[in-house]
Amino acid sequence: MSKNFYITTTLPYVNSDPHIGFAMEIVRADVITRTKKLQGFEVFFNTGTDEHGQKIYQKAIETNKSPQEYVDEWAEKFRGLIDLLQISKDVHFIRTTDDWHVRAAQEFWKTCDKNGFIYKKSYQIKYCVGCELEKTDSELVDGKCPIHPNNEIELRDEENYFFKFSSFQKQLLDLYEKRPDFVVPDFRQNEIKLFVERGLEDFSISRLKSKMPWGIPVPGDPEQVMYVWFDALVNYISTLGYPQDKDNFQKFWVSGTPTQYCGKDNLRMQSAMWQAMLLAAGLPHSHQIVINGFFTGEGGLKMSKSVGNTVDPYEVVEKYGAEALRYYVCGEVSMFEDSPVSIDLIKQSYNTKLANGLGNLVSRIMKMSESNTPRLNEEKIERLEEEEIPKNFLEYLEKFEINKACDYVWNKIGEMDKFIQENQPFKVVKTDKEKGDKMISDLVMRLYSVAKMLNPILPETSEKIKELIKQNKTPEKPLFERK
RNA sequence: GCCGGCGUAGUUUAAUGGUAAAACAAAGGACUCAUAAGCCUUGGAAGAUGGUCCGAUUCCAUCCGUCGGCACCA
Repeated sequence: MSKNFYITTTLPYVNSDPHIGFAMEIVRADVITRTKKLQGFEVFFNTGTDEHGQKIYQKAIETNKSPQEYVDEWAEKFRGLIDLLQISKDVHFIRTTDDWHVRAAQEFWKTCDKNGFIYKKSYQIKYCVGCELEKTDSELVDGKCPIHPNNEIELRDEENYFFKFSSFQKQLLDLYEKRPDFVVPDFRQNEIKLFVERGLEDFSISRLKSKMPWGIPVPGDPEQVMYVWFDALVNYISTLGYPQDKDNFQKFWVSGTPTQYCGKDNLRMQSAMWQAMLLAAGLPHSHQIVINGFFTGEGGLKMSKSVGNTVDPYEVVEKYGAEALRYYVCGEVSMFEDSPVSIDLIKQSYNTKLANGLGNLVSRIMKMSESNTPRLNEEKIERLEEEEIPKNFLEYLEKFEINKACDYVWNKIGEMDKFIQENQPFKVVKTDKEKGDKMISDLVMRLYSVAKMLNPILPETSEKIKELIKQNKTPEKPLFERK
């Protein structure tokens, strides 16, 4: 079995602040990353920022910045999430404006072109003069721009390059057939399958450079730049050094079961368009696409700034810490369905699960151990360290059911609380020292095993607990102060 | 409009053709190692109407409600 693993988030488009939905995505991908590392895999974990396009170009102009200055600032904001959310330090952060990526996108294009899947044709673009932006049907209300309803939408003829998406219907359906768990969860796979069955249309993959200067030049045509797809999606392989670094590509894309996390709005792009593009370039398809649900505001309402029910990850971390956020997005909500989030719900989860549950248990066990029982010797610690992580726990993570993995751990926590209540080792140790010590050190060992399972989910706390056990000390301050 | 999902305790979810499970929230109790935490006990649920069946929350039909997909939207 190959011991390499590749995982990526989508790249957020840098036209607004990082929001809780993306925090969820990157944290969950990080949990899977850390799990694979625990299992001995060499992991390539990718994230980054998507920085080209008309909307960004225009925002830059509005704020009197060059597009490059504008995206540089935003890229740093998003990069800040890595530290903020305790994401693995070795995550690869790719920007679609990186030289390397630009060249990779062009090479990828050339390969697809050489293979006969790119052609040029005339295309009608819907354009709002008020916005000075191209509009899509889904953006229009009654055929008009909702921001400028008094202006008629102009239809402009443009020669654009197209990708022969239609050629891949059968191959995509074969892929879904062959791999029933290609898209997780299954109802999303069904959704994309039905979409592909209805028939595929070729899609446009370039724009006139004169109108949209902020993009990757189309190879061999100085008048055109790439439009979204052949730019943004290629990051998943350009980050690996494609096409030059063949070893790395082989190691992580070809034999690293490439796994892509994304939100449900990305289903089509990841599991159909991108797969067809890979096939067109003669490259292997992804291994698995994991589709997260969305967060909704309290009461199931869509989050929006005007309603005032958005949740700012920076605020959450400031108030309750990164691990409260990590726990909430992993253990407290559904993995695949939409779930509510609010600062209040996070607080509640912090108090019950982290402060009263985990934190309190650590205090009560370590207090008993510190004042009664000798510390575990190094040999014992080593044996605990080598002990296998429970199969059930890992199986949940294998299926990306991180919430069930969390439940598994918190069940252990509950069992230990119950054990202490029923067997009262704190009393036993006073009357029967030997028996009491045995009970207490058993508890400490069980706690160690919990700490090990917490490693992917709450990396910092996991380490803290192990350290306390090694020193046989009760925490000086509660691990999670009740709030 | 077409297609699909969903509707279970106050809330979020689970399992199941034959006693409906859990978490959080609520009420009461005994304890004290612990962060007034934890433990025990209690109350509380199947959208509606029909059908199949000895028996339906589960299968079927209809209705109501709700969510999503129906392409160029990072």
